[in-house]
Amino acid sequence: MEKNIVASQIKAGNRLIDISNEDKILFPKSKITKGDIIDYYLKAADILVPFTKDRPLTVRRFPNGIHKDNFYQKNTPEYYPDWIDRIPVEKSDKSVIEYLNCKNAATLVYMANQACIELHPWLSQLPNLNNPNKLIFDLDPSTTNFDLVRETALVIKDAFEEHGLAAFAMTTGSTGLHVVAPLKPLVNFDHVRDFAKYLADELVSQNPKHLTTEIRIERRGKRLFLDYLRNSWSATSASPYGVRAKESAPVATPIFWEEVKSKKLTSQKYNIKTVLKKLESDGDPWKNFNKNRVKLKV
DNA sequence: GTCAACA
DNA sequence: TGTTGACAACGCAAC
DNA sequence: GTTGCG
Ligand SMILES: [Mn+2]
Ligand SMILES: [Mn+2]
Repeated sequence: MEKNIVASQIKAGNRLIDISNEDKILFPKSKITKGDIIDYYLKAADILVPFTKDRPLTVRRFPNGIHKDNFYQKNTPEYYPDWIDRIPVEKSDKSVIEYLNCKNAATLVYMANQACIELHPWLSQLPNLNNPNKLIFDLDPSTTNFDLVRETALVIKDAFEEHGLAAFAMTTGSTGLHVVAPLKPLVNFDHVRDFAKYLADELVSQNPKHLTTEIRIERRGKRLFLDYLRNSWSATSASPYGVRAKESAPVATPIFWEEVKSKKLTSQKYNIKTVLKKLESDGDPWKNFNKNRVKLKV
């Protein structure tokens, strides 16, 4: 008797994507399979793809599950299909990285089948790769004190608004939060990063006991790290609606500021089983993200 | 996860 | 035809 | 020039 090895296929957009090993368990404790991740990304594509389209994308792949060897992938292998779009970017040594452009549901599903769990896009977008069109304050706690993260996010929201920036909040699905401001892509990464560092240092000076911009973990102590370095050339950060490689498959989730005020909030509050239901029932907290792009003033 | 090299 | 091994990141800041 | 970091 011949074994049935006919690969299954999934329709994404107007393409049929070959799927392999959909029952392979990638999250052993929570028993989540590669098929579950593919299914999530297919359903999330409409809300997710606008955050990855036309941005160089680094992906993090876990072919043998989240507790086994994994790797970041920047270059897109030659053997990926022609219809997968690439964004060439010159490195400092003049060699070129062919970054993936995750511009449609088919690409997202193809990558999910590659055991790609995490998505880390750039902060800039074609045709302005040199100039970020968002600014991110990445809040990385050194302890489990999430109240400090929430309260600091609210302080940053006020600071952004004092500088004419709109502020949007997101759980990262790991330990912290992001506060994000949409920008017009008018100035380069160094400029935006310098502004972020200036503002971060300002906040640290107002609360030096609990906040820090120290890069060395050892020097942070128990303070909350204000990671302004996300706003650097070629730096990436977790994509909205992207899955994190942690048990239960938490999802980086745009949230309302009212949620940030709640003690019940955690970084991993939403996951692949809950995030799209939340979006459906509560609406899109970042609905106006693209309507609030402003020029950064120093 | 995929491919090239090899038994 | 089946198995094995190689391969899949990099820029910035601190030291 | 190397190491730590995300
Ligand atoms: Mn973070
Ligand atoms: Mn960080």
